[in-house]
Amino acid sequence: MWYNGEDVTRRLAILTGNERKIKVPEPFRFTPNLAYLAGAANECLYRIREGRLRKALRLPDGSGGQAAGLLELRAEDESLLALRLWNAAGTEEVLPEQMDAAEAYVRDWFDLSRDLAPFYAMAERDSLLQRTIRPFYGLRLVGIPDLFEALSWGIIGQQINLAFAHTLKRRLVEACGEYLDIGGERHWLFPPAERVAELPAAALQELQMTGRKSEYLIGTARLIAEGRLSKELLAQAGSCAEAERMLTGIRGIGPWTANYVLMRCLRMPAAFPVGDVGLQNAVRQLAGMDRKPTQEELYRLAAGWTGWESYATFYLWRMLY
DNA sequence: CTCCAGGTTGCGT
DNA sequence: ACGCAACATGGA
Repeated sequence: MWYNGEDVTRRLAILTGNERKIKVPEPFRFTPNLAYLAGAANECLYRIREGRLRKALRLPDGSGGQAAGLLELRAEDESLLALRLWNAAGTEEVLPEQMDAAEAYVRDWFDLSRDLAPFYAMAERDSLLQRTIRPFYGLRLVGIPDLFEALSWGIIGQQINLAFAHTLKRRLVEACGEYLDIGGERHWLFPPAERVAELPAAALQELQMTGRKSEYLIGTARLIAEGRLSKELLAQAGSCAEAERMLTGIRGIGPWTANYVLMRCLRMPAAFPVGDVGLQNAVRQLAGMDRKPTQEELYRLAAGWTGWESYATFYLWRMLY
């Protein structure tokens, strides 16, 4: 019987230097996770081809600094992930600690250390959720491990449709200009907060963001660059509600964005973006309503989701997108 | 043309 | 406390 953990990884490690395998315990399937990522047309931060997922990452350089690398993830079978890494020059010389960092990123990205069995047990008995878990069996809450990226994506996505949000993100990423050219393809990195912190609001407005949104992004970038906001700081919060208060105290971050980030970056299982239009539409559809549910109705339907609100939301979203 | 998009702020009752 | 316009753009 396999379980996640260091010993399993070590036992299965292939000693070719830049390759490693990760056995993921049930319930997990690579396919629905890849399908989720593939569903985002116009996504600029990863590339999927022939079942292979590639993404540029920032990694430790072995002497306290950072170096970019290219990660490739594919499934040997549905629950055995094969991870490969290339350095910025596109060759296979990578440090063991870079392999460790890449593996940690993958474990975080796909929430691999979560035991999903209790969620499925709960969902089986829930009139709405029971119809979401079979079509997406093995889907994890795909995360956004970098806090600044998660906050930016939340802020960018406020109020606009997802297609346009992707366009704006791409413009921001390309305007900041950090990428890896490997194998004839360009792999973009999300800009660090320090880079966005020094931009004038006008630079973001040129990308067709609202003036407000530009200020929100830059203000948030500054907080992170100054070390006044971090993943560690949010993780230290005593509860999801307290972390939410820390975030909503920031201009431009309301309850939706706060919960979205706590869900996709901090991985707080009880994070719940109730105000989300997509969630409301999914519930409307599944419950056969002729209008979107009110917040009160949503809370009532979600009464049994306690501790799994984030997963419930993610699975409900999948019914729409 | 109108309405709605993975909302939030700031001002007016 | 609560309602509501403004915000930039694109797709239905």
